[in-house]
Amino acid sequence: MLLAADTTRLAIEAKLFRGFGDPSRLAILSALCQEPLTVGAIVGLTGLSQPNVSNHLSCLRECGLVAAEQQGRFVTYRLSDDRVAELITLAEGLLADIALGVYECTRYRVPGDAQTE
Amino acid sequence: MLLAADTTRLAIEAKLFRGFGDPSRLAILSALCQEPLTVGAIVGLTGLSQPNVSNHLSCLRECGLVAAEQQGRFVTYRLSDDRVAELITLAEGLLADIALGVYECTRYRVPGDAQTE
DNA sequence: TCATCATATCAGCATATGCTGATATGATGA
DNA sequence: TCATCATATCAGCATATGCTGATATGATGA
Repeated sequence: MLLAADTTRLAIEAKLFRGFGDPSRLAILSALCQEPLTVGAIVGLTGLSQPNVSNHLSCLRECGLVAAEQQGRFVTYRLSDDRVAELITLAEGLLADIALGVYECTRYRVPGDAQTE
Repeated sequence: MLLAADTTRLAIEAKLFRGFGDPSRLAILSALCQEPLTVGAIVGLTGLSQPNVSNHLSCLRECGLVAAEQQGRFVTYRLSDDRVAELITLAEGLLADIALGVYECTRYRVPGDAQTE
């Protein structure tokens, strides 16, 4: 059995991964891999609504994945650590090799359809 | 704006991250970082219910994060790629430095409580 | 052949999550 | 001081997700 301490650690680490585990948030993080950006710039790049972007940014900032800096009326966000970009790069490499499997996950699964494998 | 191809790629990659983004699944993956395990062994190690473990394993297998091998009545699961373990290790390192932030995320947020920061 | 065992699957549920439209906040320049 | 602009926050909703208890599946040894 796992110790309680491990359970807590795993819960926190899962939360960290979940920061990356949404298409909108991952789009934001990917954009920030290039350069720091204002909220407006992220809205423009991703095509997400402004409240949606702000919500995700709050979430990402609380989890420590991004950092914010206010500059006048603008707020510029950047990745808080190089390892955030590294995680994305590593996942992309992994994905390249197992892409077929994940792609299958994205298909609609008709119940009774033996399309698996 | 993001191209449609990027949107698809991000959606698939987010799905990959989501495989890690649940405490139960991460506990399973962490256990498999040590050695391949049968479903029963995973149930014993994690304390999760057997149906729950089987469900998560199906999910992880579909996404290509783990591979299964039937041996008699037993099914042994293992990580499908070394990078799965690498991602977990990298995230743990990152977590060590931003732990405070993520920890804050785990607290109950009383509405109106200005506990942030 | 049949009881047993390991695993997979299922329906149903409670809860978490992501989004939208509306609005609040707070900084700026006139 | 006030209109404007960038961003944050909010309520409400539709949907996704994770779990449980029950049951199905399929392999094994007697």
